[in-house]
Amino acid sequence: MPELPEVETLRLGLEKYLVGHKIEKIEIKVPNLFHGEPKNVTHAKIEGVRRFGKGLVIDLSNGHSLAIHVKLTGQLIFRDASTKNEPLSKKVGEDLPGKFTHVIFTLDKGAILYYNDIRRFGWIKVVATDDLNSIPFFKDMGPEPPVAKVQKGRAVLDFKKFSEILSRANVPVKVTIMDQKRIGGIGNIYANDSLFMARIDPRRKGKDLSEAEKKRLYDAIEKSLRKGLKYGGASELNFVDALGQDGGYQNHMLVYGKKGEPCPNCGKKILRIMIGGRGTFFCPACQS
DNA sequence: ACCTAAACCTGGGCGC
DNA sequence: TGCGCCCAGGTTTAGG
Repeated sequence: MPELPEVETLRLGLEKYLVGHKIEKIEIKVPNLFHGEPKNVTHAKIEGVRRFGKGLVIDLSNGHSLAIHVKLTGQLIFRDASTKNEPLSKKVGEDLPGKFTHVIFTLDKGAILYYNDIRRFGWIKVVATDDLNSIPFFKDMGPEPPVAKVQKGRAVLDFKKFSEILSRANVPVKVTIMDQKRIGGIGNIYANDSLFMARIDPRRKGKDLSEAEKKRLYDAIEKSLRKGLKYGGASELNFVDALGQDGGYQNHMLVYGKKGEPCPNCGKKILRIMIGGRGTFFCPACQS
């Protein structure tokens, strides 16, 4: 779902369309997902959009920022004066606003930013721009793979760090690479596909991998994240970009969601097991 | 300190 | 038809 490639795709669109707009009004229909003072956001100008792992930060001219996590089903959709009558997205909220539109930002020049979220797992927090670390999610995030712009002050995951992280991990390697405190940005889709690409059994413990296997996995993670970015993210659930458009990676996934289908490499059936409480797809013949 | 599993929430798919 | 059940997964939290 929204993992690094999806959130970066969203960020690119938001940066393109939001920067320069002023926020004139906020309507909060579901208070539970909005934290902080709305008054610290209104009348401010949007200056930039940053991404940290799967987290987004919209920076404002008044020293405050909107820190946002869309979790599984959150969407941020931009409409301007000429597109404001278009449906929000094919998947959620055909109406304007839709049943799942929980926050509406009215911008200047007739533009609008909608926050939709079917499952309401996501959050929007108003925070001082220089105090992002007051949010544990940002404070505790591990280094992220260098496949898109890594923000100032954030560590980049190079191979040496990656190798050290795996060497300490006494849990299945899939759990380790998905742990945002250890590595930022990888979720279930790209974890499954990266492990398949690297031909590593997701159940193995990180500390048991050889240096050569770790290198294969490091390279595979970069490759699958870049592939996700190239296709504009995966939209098999509710992900859409800043204009409400689907990504394309769901048509290029290697093993994720393919239980019972033939392995793209050897033709044997893809298995599905649970690891760390999450569905895990792999080829029992190719991944050892 | 480290690890596991449940909780959060709701649409969609399945069996009956 | 439609009801009940289970499943999906990013993060947090509670418990071992």
